[in-house]
Amino acid sequence: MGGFWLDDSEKIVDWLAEGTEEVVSREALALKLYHSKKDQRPLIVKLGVDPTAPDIHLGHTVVLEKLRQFQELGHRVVFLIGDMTARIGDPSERSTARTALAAKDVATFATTYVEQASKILNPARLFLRYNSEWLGRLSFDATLDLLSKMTLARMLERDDFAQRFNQHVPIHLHELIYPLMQGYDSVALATDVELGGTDQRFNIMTARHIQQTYGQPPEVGIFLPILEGTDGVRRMGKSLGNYIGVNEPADEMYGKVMSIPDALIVRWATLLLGRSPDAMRQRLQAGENPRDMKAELAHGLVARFWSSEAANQAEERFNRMFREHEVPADAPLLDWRLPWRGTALDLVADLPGMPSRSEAKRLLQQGGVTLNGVRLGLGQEVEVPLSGGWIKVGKRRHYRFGRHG
RNA sequence: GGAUGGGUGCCCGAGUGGUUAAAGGGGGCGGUCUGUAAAAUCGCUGGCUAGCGCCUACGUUGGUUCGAAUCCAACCCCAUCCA
Repeated sequence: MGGFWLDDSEKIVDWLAEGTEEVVSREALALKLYHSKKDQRPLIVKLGVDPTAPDIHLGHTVVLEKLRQFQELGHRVVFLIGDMTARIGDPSERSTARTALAAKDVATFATTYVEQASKILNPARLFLRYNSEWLGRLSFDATLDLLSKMTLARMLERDDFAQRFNQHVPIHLHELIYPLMQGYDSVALATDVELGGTDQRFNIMTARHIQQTYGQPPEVGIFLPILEGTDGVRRMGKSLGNYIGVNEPADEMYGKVMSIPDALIVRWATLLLGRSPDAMRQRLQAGENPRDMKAELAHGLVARFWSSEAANQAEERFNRMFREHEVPADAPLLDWRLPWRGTALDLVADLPGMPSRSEAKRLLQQGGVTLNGVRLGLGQEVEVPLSGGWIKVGKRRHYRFGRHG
């Protein structure tokens, strides 16, 4: 194998493999890199993107960061927008007709997505493709041909399918086809490298197989670890409500990072900021307060996605709010006509974002509302004087009363 | 096509005529504690009402009944086995 590694390709492969869960395979990658260099032909590096979840969150950035490395090497990074595959949607909601995504919505999605991805990648060197381009044109003949490349037994090897099957959870046929569609995408793009989370293992492996049946060399699969969400248990995901979007305001981002369980600190610092896990663990062992290390992580992330000034400010506000229990200076200002008089219930129920009066009532009954530091009771008559004031609802929600500047 | 078992609140899941806005768990929210978090602990968790209370809700639509998530009918959907 000695002569296999040509010039600096081993170093490059190492660099690309860093932080990944697995590369299938390193040798194939080295070979592709070699030919790419020799023929002056950039590799086509694909990332499948589902156009149903418009917010890029920290979990996605692990993969995007890896793509950036390919960009740096001059390769061709393609976002494959799965506008056709997205139609598969969630089969559990039966009667509701699965409306195809309007072309307009897809376009809006793509714009937002690229805009958010630009926090990491160079947008000028990003290529967008839509799989409806080819899947939408696939004839029934060609579809049958594609279907003939796979067997049911192979499909049921997929853990997700196997589990659902065993637990008698319905699997619809079009879901079964999903990996084939994704594989066909790789064929259509003549993909050299495909990136994905470890959950994409089956799909990417299938894609490799499909490519070969169409006479293409199989793509290299690069699998990245899946980031846990703010709950510290489940993977980060929009539907699980445990995510931090890259576009979230700095304060919000900082606060959410501070809310993660301590056990997650090392992992996040490693995956998101490229810190050395050993060094982090040592510091913890040496008795450093996890709180401070978390603050460092939060600061680092805000600095990365916004700016270090924003990070400083967010940190300052956070400390003022939680450590010193002060009201953040930038709490939303309510332009109510002052003085305001009425019951506490009316006051709370009219705050923005309050879902119902019943909810407001509950908050008051449980002592979750303070006006200028004084806890409010349910039926209490209150007055917000002309000079304004501030109200706190629950742990985090603050509002100010006063005149707009 | 046949047989059987199912479809309950954000999720899982109990409930087989009134005492059920519906046990229990999870999640979420609020209080206490704290390091911001976790853990612990107490409470809340459909809407409207200051409150009495009223309204809406247990796949869909009808029916029986003083009264239905619970009984009946048709329909839709899911799973298992058989074809």
